[in-house]
Amino acid sequence: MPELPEVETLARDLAPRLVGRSMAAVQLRRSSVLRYPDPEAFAARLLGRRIEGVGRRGKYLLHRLEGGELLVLHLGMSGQWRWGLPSEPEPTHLHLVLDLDDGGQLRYRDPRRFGRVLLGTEAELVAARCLPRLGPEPLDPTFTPALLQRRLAGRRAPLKAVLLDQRVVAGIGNIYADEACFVARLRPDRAAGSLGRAAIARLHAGLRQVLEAGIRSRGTSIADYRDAWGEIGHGQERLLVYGRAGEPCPRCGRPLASQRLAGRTTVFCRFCQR
DNA sequence: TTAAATTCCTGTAAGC
DNA sequence: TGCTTACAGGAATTTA
Repeated sequence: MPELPEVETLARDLAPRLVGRSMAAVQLRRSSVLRYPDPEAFAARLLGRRIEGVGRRGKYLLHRLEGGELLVLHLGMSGQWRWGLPSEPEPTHLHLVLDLDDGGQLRYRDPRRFGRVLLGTEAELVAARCLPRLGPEPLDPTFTPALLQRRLAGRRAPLKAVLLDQRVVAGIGNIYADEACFVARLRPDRAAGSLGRAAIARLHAGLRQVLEAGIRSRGTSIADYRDAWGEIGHGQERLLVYGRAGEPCPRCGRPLASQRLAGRTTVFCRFCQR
């Protein structure tokens, strides 16, 4: 499940390989992964265009192109964006292939097809309702405990549900939400707006801690996530609660509980998280 | 405005 | 062994 650390790893790995390269050929195998614009305009606008930068916003991977347009990928649950050579065997569920001017190739593979591809200026994509108004970046220096407090103020939905809302904070998914709540010793089912100053400070620190650890681990590979070279990340070796329902709590040793919140499986400790 | 439910997809694993 | 069923989940969309 590509969340902020997984997409950040992709962006950092791909930037030195892609910056300065241009698009030599475009093969859209399954047009439904392209959400904007239509396939003809997509190929016409992409062909020959040079990549000036690779970055990330929330869970979106951004390729900045000459002329100010962005090639945007959201990997959904099972999307993979891999660099390789055209001679390598093709995987199943291959939806988009981009040949580069140095002989390299970018391949978008996505078995479950929850991912999406976009091309356009940021303003154009927002106007077309293809890019939502994302909340602040949790690793940005401007993301302070005071800002987090403002984002959660007045919210009566469960903390977990609000953390997953990309308009509140960008980039957090099910794995890192559970991990952050555990590190911050906060029950994921308490009302998001009920957190006091100390709890906010713990949540702010917890979010940063688990996201930075995720990046250092080169992402978390539960099922489908792979980096740009096809390698797995190692964050799953360090998970404290995600996927560990029934196992002993790493802090108090009592069994971890599982509950469905905001439509997602949520694992936490009933005793250490308040 | 907010919150909850529904929908899209397919690989995997559990159950019979 | 082979079939059916439940489950995994990000976010757009719909409903309340």
